[in-house]
Amino acid sequence: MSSVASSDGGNLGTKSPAYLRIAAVLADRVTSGAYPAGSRLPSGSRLCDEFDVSPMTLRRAINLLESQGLLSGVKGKGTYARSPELGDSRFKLDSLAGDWLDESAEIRLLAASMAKADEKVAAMLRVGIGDRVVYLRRLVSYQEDPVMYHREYITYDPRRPLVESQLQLTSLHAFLESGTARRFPRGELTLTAVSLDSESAQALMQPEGALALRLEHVFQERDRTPVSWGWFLMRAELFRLRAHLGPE
Amino acid sequence: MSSVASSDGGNLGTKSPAYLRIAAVLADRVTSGAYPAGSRLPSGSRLCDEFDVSPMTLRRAINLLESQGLLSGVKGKGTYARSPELGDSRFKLDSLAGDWLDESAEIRLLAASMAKADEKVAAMLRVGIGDRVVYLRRLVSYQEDPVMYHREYITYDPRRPLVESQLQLTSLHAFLESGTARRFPRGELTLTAVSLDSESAQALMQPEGALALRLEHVFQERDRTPVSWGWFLMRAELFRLRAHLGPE
DNA sequence: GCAACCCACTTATATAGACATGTGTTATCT
DNA sequence: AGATAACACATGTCTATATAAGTGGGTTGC
Repeated sequence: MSSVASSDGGNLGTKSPAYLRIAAVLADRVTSGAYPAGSRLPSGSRLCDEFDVSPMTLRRAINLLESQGLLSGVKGKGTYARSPELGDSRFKLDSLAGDWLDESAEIRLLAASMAKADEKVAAMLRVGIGDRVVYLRRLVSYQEDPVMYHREYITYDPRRPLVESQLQLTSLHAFLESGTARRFPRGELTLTAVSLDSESAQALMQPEGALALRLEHVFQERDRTPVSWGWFLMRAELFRLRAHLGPE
Repeated sequence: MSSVASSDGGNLGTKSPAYLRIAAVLADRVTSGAYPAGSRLPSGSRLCDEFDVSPMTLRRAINLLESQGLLSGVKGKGTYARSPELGDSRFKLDSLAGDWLDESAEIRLLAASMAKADEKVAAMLRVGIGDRVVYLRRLVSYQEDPVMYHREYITYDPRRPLVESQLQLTSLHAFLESGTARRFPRGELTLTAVSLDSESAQALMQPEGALALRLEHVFQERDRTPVSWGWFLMRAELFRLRAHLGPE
């Protein structure tokens, strides 16, 4: 009763498409408790009547809210309200130096060599132990200031001389945009908190044991065979992750 | 030319809806370079002809890929292929102890008191400096094992005795599902790497200075006025974040 | 009692067209 | 030449209807 007052935090009032308007209204009903979490919403046809739109338009609104985790439909039964959990949050990596890292960041190649895959490398790249792999170490600097230290193992394929093209990458943008090779990026990322070993600490000009974020990556071919395994050690105070909970 | 071979990593071959089939084909063309990043796709009507579907079905496929960052449409001009960047990745918080934290996690209230807002608290909760706020400290244990230490400041509103209901929360599930109050969760999350101060270290039974992830949260009312500010200190070795790059 | 069947209602997918709106080119008028 | 109008074509929204497919209740027939 009483103070519902439409709210309308963003200005979806007048000129936005119907499916967004409806999605906003439904989201509001879920978050306000008008449709309590776990309860069944009115059926599609009833909502069509209420909002005076065609089924497809309502469907679009519902699909949108389903993708946001606010609703969940069960065919033949109904559409149910859901309360998103903390674990649903998706974090976005955020550089304190502006919009992730822009073009002014520079990559310097510290070392490039051939190495024999040890047990760990062999497992990650799915090659045999002792097989030859390329081992790279890079330093990413932001404004003359080292911010990330990068180690990477790449499968060695004499037919595809990917090393040369990669060694010349000095723009971070080009590097990040293209994954590790010139191909389309596909891979898995894992992020943890670590403290710097002496080698990385020295490269980053930090005291040994300093805090860092470790962004481990496995880049893959289109058929998902791994091509590259490595990790960035990022000075912890320069990076954070952000997410928000709830609608918009 | 030659070895395109359809691939079809997931089995979208036979029985999946048309819009998914088409989305998969288009995603494949973008990632394989058949539609190079930045280039314009054939127009909607042409693609409708090719796939022999109606405009709405094609639209659904395109909307899906737009939401995945693989395409981007410009009204009146065309639809363009995009190469997702590393910065686009969305990380999901991942507990090493299974599926985020399940019901067996327990919350123990260590301390609850009234406090006067200092400068920082006042700014985060948008109250005046010196205003009364509730100060809570909690310990989350997983299997008799302390894993997260939680500090939280809550705006004090005598009309709404939210404290009592919160103090009784012992199931982590109930806690995380409901944000901090009984209401629908809305808020902002920030995650950084820190090292434990002596108080938190003692609570977590870790050495002082041990690695931790700091999950800071601001929970808000539906009108976005802040209700609660606080942070979890999570033992670093027990949590990580994961993301993947590229389609599915 | 119980299985089989039917029917009403649900979500979900797809269609074929209409319309709105933005962009860029081409032709026309001054 | 330069502004303007007309046009073709693009994306994007919406409708009204059709159909598929899953759920659950009720009836019928044995």
